[in-house]
Amino acid sequence: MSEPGDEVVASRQHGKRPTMLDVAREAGVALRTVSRVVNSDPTVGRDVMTRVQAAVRALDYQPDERARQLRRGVTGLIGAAVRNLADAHLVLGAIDRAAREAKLTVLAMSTEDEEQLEREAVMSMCRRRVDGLIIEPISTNHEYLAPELAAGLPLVAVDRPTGGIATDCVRSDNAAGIGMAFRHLTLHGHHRIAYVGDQERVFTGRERAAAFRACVAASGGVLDGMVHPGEVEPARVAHALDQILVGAQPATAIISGSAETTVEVLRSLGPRAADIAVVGFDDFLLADLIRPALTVIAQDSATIGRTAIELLLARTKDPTRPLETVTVPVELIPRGSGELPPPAGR
Amino acid sequence: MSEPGDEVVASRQHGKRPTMLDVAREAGVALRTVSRVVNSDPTVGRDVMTRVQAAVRALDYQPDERARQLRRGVTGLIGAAVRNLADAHLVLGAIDRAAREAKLTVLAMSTEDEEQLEREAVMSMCRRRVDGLIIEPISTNHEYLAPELAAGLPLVAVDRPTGGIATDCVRSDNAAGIGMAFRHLTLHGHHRIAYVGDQERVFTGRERAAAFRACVAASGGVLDGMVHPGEVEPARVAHALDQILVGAQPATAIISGSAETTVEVLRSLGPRAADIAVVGFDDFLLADLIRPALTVIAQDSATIGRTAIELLLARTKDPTRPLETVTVPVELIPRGSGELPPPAGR
DNA sequence: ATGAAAGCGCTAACAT
DNA sequence: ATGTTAGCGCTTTCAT
Repeated sequence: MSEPGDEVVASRQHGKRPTMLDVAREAGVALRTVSRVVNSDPTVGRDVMTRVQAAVRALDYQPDERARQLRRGVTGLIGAAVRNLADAHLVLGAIDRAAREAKLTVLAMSTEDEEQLEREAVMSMCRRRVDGLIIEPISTNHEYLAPELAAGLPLVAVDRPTGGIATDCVRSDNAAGIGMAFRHLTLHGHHRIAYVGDQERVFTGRERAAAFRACVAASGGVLDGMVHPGEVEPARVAHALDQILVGAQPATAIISGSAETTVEVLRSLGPRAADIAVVGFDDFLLADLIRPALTVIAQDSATIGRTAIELLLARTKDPTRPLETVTVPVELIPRGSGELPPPAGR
Repeated sequence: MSEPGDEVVASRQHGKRPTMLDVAREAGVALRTVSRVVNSDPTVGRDVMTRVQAAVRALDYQPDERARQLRRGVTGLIGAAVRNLADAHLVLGAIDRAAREAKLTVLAMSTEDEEQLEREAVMSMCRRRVDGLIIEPISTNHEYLAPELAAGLPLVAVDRPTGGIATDCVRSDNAAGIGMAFRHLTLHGHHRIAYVGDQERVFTGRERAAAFRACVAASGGVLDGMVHPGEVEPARVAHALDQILVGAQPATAIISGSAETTVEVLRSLGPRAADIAVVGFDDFLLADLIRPALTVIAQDSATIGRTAIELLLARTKDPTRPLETVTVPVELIPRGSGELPPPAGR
């Protein structure tokens, strides 16, 4: 009536997954022993171990991570609240790779650039008790995270700083990047350089516009009508270009403040792109296929992602260590568009 | 010595998070009552509810999802094993959006096109007891998932079918897409059309190459030296283009079998891209900025992602429903490169 | 309308 | 080297 194989079959049916207790019964040992085998505890006898492993395979047993985590207190999950999952999000890729090396899984949630969604995503991750949180801040006020911080949650801001709370942070050297672009264009003979970028409401937009203004001021150039932060909207960008290119003293070069802006600028310029120098902040896929190929200030996404994980691990190991902001260098990649000379006579 | 506020402070320190029991004590009610309030049970008295909510806020209590999930049996997590997190992964974005609408969180893990990583990612998600799994198959054999399937795991394959197990599936109409590209080029006067694509080891590569051969055969055209599946390597693609474009009867048009291939083809063609018609399978960002702008067969990523979630939810609701494979239509977007005529005299 | 007790599946002390 | 007993923090019967 009750042959050895019966239980196996029974456990396989019903959509019921076997528990450690099922395995213990199957192998004729105590539950604790199964736990030992599953966790590779060396103090298990060879034959018992073999029996347990056989039972594990016979039942297709897979330990329930939820229970382990509840008991152990850690989840092995790193939360990542990023602007977008669909875009080419190189930083996320780097975070994922670095996390995998540290035996951690990344739970990435999209904030879609909405403060409300950021908050929901972040709190939902906290309720899942992620071991750490990487956040590409959208909100300007992150005081809602203060209790989590106090409870010991390691938190790293990426690309922008958080507001209202002090955290570790990794970001690109925006000012240096704008400076490199400006000098590059200057060296190629440009004296009237314009800036089109993101809205200054966003931290990076603010910082890059400020850096641009500083460059112009330092070089004794003209600012008037040359700085155009704002929404990344075709109409707004087209209008900005009008202002820049029309008139007695049109700009001969453009620095664009973000990848999204660059794309709009290029679309809006159309054929005129052949006659005006452009340097874009942020590299993107296929920037080399455009004609002229696009000169960019490239952010080091791989380093940013890896550093984010490193900061997270460092804080996990030592919660009392001083806060750190890592500024990652950027690189100018000349491809053609930034080396166009100004039209003769300017 | 022991004033009302003391406990609050005590709970806030130490990096210890308050539990439901702490809240219960703070509010002077039973743990069960806190649970009711947290879960919006309507049978709670108004004043008790207020007291509990006050305690929740005072302690910054956040329920531990791990414990809830362990008890309730569901995680609210959908696993997604996709090729890459960093690339522009529009399907993942669509999955994320559809999941959010269904109050589900997506746990995305990258397979990096490696069978081993796919398996590890998938099994790790199963151990986390995801409520369902979406998989962009890399492996050709997914029998390792049979026990999970038997245990009732809803599983949907995206872009490609699984091997060795029967699952629901969403994929693009590859054959129709290749057909559209072929007819489009034919209508624009091309008689010698070549195909460069992914290796046939990959399902989509196989299917698209096969569809291309069928098109040529049906049109009575020449196959010889015209079909070039293989690695997406600069050298391999360049070699394929040599074969296609050199000789007495060079091709006048190219269909490329994937976005990655298209990029390599365009890079390799360089200026020659102005003189040869190209239709690429799969759209990509900025395909409109290239000159000539790229004509593509665009996959409907939004529909694919949404359908994946729909199939998952349908199977969750009714585990016995018949398996379904949804084939999503593709669309030809003419932008210029696919409308180039053959050189005069061919 | 509220509470006491059991238990989800596991690991961690503590035996033996 | 193996087993027994407590919980982890919550939801769920089942009282009251």
